[in-house]
Amino acid sequence: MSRYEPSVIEPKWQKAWDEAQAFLAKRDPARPKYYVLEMFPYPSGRIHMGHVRNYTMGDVVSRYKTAQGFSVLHPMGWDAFGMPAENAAMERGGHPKDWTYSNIADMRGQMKPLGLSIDWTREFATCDPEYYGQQQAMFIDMMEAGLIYRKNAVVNWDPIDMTVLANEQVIDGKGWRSGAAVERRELTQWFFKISDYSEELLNALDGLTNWPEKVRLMQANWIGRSRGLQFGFETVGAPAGFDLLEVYTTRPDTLMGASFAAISPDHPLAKALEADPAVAEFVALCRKGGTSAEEIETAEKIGFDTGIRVKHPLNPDWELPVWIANFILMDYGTGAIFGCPAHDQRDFDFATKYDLPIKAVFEPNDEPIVALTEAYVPLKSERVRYIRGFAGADVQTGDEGVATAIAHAEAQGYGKGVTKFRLRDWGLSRQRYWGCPIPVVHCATCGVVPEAKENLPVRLPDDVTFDIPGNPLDRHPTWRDCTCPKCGAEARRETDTMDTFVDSSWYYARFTAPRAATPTSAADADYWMNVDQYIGGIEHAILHLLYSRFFARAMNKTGHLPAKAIEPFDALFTQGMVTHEIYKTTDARGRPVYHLPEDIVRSDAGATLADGTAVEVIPSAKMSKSKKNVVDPMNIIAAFGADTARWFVMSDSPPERDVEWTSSGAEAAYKFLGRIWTLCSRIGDMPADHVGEGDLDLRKAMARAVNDVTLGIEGFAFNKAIAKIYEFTNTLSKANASTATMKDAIRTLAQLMQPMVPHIAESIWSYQGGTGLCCQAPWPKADPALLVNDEVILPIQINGKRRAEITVPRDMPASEVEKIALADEAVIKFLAGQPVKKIIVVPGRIINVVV
RNA sequence: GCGGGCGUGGUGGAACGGUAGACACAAGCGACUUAAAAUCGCUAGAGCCAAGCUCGUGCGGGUUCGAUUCCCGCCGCCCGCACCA
Repeated sequence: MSRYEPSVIEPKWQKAWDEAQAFLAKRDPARPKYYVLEMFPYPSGRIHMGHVRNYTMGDVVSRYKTAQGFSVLHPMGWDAFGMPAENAAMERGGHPKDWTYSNIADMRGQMKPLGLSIDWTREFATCDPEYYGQQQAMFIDMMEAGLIYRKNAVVNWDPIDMTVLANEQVIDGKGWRSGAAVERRELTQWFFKISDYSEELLNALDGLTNWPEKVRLMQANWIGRSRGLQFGFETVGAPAGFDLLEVYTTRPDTLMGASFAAISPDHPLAKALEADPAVAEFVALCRKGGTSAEEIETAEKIGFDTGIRVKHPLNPDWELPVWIANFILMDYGTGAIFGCPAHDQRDFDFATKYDLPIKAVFEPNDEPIVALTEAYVPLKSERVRYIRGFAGADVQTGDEGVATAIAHAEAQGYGKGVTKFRLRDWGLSRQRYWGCPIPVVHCATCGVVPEAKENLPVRLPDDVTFDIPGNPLDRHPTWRDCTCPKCGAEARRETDTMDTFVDSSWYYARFTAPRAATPTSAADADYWMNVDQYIGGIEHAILHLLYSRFFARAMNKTGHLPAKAIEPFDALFTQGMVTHEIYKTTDARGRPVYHLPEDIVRSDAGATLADGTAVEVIPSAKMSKSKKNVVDPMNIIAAFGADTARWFVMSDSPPERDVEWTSSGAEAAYKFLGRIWTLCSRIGDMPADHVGEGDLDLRKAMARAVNDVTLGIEGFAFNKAIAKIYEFTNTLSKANASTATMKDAIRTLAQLMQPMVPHIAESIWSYQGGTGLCCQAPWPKADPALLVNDEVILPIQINGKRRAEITVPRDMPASEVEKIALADEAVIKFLAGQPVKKIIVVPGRIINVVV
């Protein structure tokens, strides 16, 4: 066997897999299917280590399941619409389409050398008209099914560029290019009625038992079901039509602590008051800055007293002032609240600032409050003493207080208990070119009309320029002007395109029949759905995954997915990031300067540049170009091969946690593969008739390795599976067993490694006489008889501290074990005659003697 | 600001509530070599000279015979916050 040369063996085996069509997914009713999917990449043009890690994980699962006899679907595609393509067109000319497809070609070229077991015949990009045309067809079906509607919503408006900005393009309240102060402006927008499914999307989380608990919790909190009281405040001095101010509260038990009412600057009442220049000025002030909740909630709380008063529902003589406040969101509840400063920190801050009364409604059950320096907000499950209660017992929990307050309001008729959700409808309109056109036309007589299905896809026009900010579709007369599909009159096309979350909300379904003339094909969807294992970043825990869950339901309602697929992802795994140290120095003006890893010299004294300048090392940061801590997988593959890159990203950290890329770790991975290669060569050179006495021990170690690696892969503990492979390799290299057993052992080792390092595994497999391709060989099974040990070592604790250990037969009864333990010399010494109070024997585990 | 998560040797990490530190990196020592690299072998949480003992899983409490693991409070870092993908 020659030297280990990844650059020779890797292309060779990739070609062999291609020729064998090893990864072509086929509907095979005779076999159980397995659908493994990684979140598809945005085609930035370069793959990074995060991709390598993500796709290697999926590949391990895919190859393992293939070896287990499943008919596996493991596809790949491109989330290809979105802003970066337009930004590139603006910055360096060219067309988003050319930029995107050329990036896709580049990235595909970088991914193929990784040796992933992907069925590339199913590849597509969301910007292919064949894909987005099907999306338009579903949009029309969903429109007709009542799942889509239009309403006004606020956007970030850049008054200089005259364009809508994404939240990430608003920096410190200013447009990223123009630097203009961003304003909130209302536009008519398209929405999916995801709120129709709030309850169901929440309840169905309980069934997603193979999802991480944290993701289910995050989604549940995002959907945010709350039970509260809605009631109308009778107003005094309000404009006509505003006799009642509807408010919603989840803490009606604090009604007697109310000191003001507050409305959102976007509330209809605020709008009605804008005739007053002072109100208009204040509302304009509130509208400054971006639309993101983060920005709104971290902004300084400001308010404006409208002069309007409302009557307290429990005492009409008690009047509260109505304020407009910037932290009240129009999207949640009714856009109006009553403030109870004593038991809500935001209200407390507001009341302190504007000198409004702060009256406690309840106090801790055991100690009265002397003075409130901050809001007192106990858990609702905690029992408190009501000093300004009006319903229920004096001492009750917050939950009970809320329930009795609602009952009181309903009995007296001033309000009713309602359930509300935090989840808002999904706004899908984007005022941008590079997205899926919304397939409707606006007709003067017929109104908003869906495009006829035979006219789909509504293609994006190619002749557009990006020299002026704004949406080129808006200023493209020959595209924009069209005829009404209903009456034939002149009409205008909708120029908004769809949010890219729409594209990624159904690609998993399209992969089951990527060339079908309809969005999905029933037979394929029925065979392949659901995704058995979905893998992606935790950053998608809420939006992408929630939208996909909704979209699957909407597709089911419109006949595009079977009912069994309304929860499209049976199991979810969220992997961590790949990080790297950052190397930083400071220039003469005190600004940070970052350095590439290859420019750093490490020594005992620390890190320096080549000229000896000391470098600050910032550990474990997300790889980013601006910090220059990016490791290009292509360089690693060129230097060490794909197997080394794959092995390293799988070996060093548990997959759900971040992994820090280190060059020493990568070198170590390469050395290990070289060691395996040498070992294989040595075993290959053994005389066929060599007999060793270590056969049984080696077979036991082999069974243990098969068992542990299998459990590791099954449990997504790839780092542990790899540790077991190291252990078994160490055992094998030291073993003195017969040639046949040694060969058997290294073939098994190759199989166990195959999901992670498939190329070297194939070389070992074929060199040692394995049949066919290693990636198509059935997964090894551990002989259960070889897994059990006749004796176990039991540590003995005295008062919880380990003091001795004994070796006993595996099946020895606890009473016998006790006797042996108490007779142990070290135990006797430690007990020193003290009486034994209790002795705990955990069979096969531990003995604890309590004195 | 709100929601979620994470925190273990010099480093990455392992440990059904049951021997803390498997496996690996870096380090040190040794073998081979004229020498270096590569390779192979050994050592290694900290402290006390040591057999051994004490301390030790971000910090402070609690539950338990026993806590890295469960509960409460803090600190630090990371992710998300609806137009980034």
